[in-house]
Amino acid sequence: MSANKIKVAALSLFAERGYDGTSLALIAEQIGIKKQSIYAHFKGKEDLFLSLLTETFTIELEREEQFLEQYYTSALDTFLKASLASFLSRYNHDNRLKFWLKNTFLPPIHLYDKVNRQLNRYIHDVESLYIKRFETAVSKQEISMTNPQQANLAFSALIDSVAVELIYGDQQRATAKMEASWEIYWKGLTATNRDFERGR
Amino acid sequence: MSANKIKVAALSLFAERGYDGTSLALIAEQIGIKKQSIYAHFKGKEDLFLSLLTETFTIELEREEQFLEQYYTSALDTFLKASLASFLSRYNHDNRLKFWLKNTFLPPIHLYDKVNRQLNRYIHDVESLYIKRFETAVSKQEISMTNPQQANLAFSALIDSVAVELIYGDQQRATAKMEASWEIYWKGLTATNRDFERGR
DNA sequence: GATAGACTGACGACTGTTCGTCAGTCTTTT
DNA sequence: AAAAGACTGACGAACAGTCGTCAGTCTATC
Repeated sequence: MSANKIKVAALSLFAERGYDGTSLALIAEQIGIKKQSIYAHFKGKEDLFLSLLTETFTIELEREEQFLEQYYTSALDTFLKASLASFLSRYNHDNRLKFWLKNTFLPPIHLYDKVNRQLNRYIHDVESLYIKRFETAVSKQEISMTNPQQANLAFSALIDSVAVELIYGDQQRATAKMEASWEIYWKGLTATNRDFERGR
Repeated sequence: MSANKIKVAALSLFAERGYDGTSLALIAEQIGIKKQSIYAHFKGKEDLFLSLLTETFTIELEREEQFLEQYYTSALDTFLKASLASFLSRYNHDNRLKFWLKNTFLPPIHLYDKVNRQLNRYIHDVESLYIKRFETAVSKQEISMTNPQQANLAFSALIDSVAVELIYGDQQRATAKMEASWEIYWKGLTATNRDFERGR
């Protein structure tokens, strides 16, 4: 199926160069067809881009759900650290993450609303997933912090900063920043009963 | 001076639409001239963009230096909170911040190296400034954390996440995230001698 | 104080290129 | 024979950039 080959090439190019920086000719060239042939599979550039975006958010959300299920019985810190590590490793082995990060940051103006609406829905959905885990953490007193919303927001801030650093291209710095932030974050979450948590 | 009017218009358009999404004709239209006239002031699109970028980093670095000087005698938490607040408020009143955030995230491919080199120099310079403040904080025992590098990295992660949220367009969420992260961050920095710090 | 010459910023008209898009045709597979 | 997929050729629109020109303005000379 060459519709798939088009998607793969487009995903990688959009991820690297953004929407405006990627021409259909370049996508076609990448897989050895003519740009006009793309129209046999997609209505146009916009259609190709948006279908990739929708597909990406669907896949990413499913992955998050699966991830949460897999780690649901684990300790909170184990789970969160795994989430961060997964984020970091995915960035290098999967263009999907890079694709949506870059293109939600600077989407083509005429698609701004559509992109933003999909992004916000995704963020909202993922947040609901994580919030649940933080709620059980609060009720089971895994952390001293009593506000699950706050713990979740601050954790998503960790993810954000790793994303920024990854896109800026310094893998080492991304890792260092993640570890530095994580330690302080976790200390902050468990501060009052630190003596119990420290030994984990 | 109309070179300046061009710069102002270009800064705002590049900030909103990125390099590839902004045409010289659009910039010219914005200030009521024809695109050819831009060439009387700049060698071309690339020259205009890069001069804006260089100027922006210079200005931003000077601002950081001035900011640090202004707050050098303040308590660490006062200073850091002011830094975060300044970042948040600048985003809405100054296109410079939006301009460099968006265009370092997804720069035009053919300028990737030049953009990245300038960005990394800026990050490095700002970091050296902040590190100094964290070092005195450690030596004066303002915080319990003994690694100034780590405290600084984690703080810059806070800045990153605010940046992400601002660009995603939700001012309220940016503020909420900042406050949530800040509280946990500060608690993490001061954890062991928390009883002394808490009352501040 | 009038005038000549250099400088400035903006212009219309134009180049070459690339963009997304479409209609029609050939080729391969079933 | 039908259908799908890739092809060729061509399209208007928009792109960055270049040319020669011209109306002002500033400056220096007489």
